[in-house]
Amino acid sequence: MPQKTPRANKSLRPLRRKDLPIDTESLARYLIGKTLVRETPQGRMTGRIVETEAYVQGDAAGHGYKGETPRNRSLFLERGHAYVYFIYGMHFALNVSGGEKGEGTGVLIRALEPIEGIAQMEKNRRTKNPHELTKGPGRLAQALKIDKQEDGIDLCKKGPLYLAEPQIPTAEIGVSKRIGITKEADRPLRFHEKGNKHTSGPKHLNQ
DNA sequence: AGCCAGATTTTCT
DNA sequence: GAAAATCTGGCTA
Repeated sequence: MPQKTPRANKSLRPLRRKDLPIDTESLARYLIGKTLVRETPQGRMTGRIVETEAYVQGDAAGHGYKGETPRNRSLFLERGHAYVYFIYGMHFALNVSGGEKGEGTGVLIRALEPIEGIAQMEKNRRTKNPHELTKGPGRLAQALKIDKQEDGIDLCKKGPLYLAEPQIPTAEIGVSKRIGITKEADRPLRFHEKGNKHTSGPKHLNQ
């Protein structure tokens, strides 16, 4: 079951780019349960991805909808690269670029279940509440010390930030509307692991 | 547990 | 100049 304490330090093999679904919606679903690995000079932090949102082709809510700009250029890289943006004057959020190269679609990572390096996350977040560490895009970026420096990183190879194979099996995946946007918000493009305590958003969206 | 307002700055119009 | 893929604290119950 998802809430069982996952064993730390199993092999952390990066995901292969060819295994990432090209379709962005499929990618968002595929990423649930995968491991996000953050290497810093202070040590390693890892977490299971438990909540994602897809921003697909022709989607007015997508940052790449109106074409490439200096801000969103990493979203147009080949799939599996990091797109980090700054929002509301104080938060960073992490996306995985999706689709074909130049497409400008991607997947927002909305929540993690912390596994390794929890002490360091508590320090970065200045809280000890395990449920407030990585629940929500801004919080997880702060916990893992992710900012513009990580923008454009290849997440399919070992480095300061990458995606890796799951460490424990993934439970059933639920689908809901997206959170925090005004355009096309009702499209069912948000994915989450059912029953996981580390997902963000109101309860009725997590069933 | 749920609702609301305020914070704060980048980005593009 | 306005909007923005959010979080926090303070309120009500």
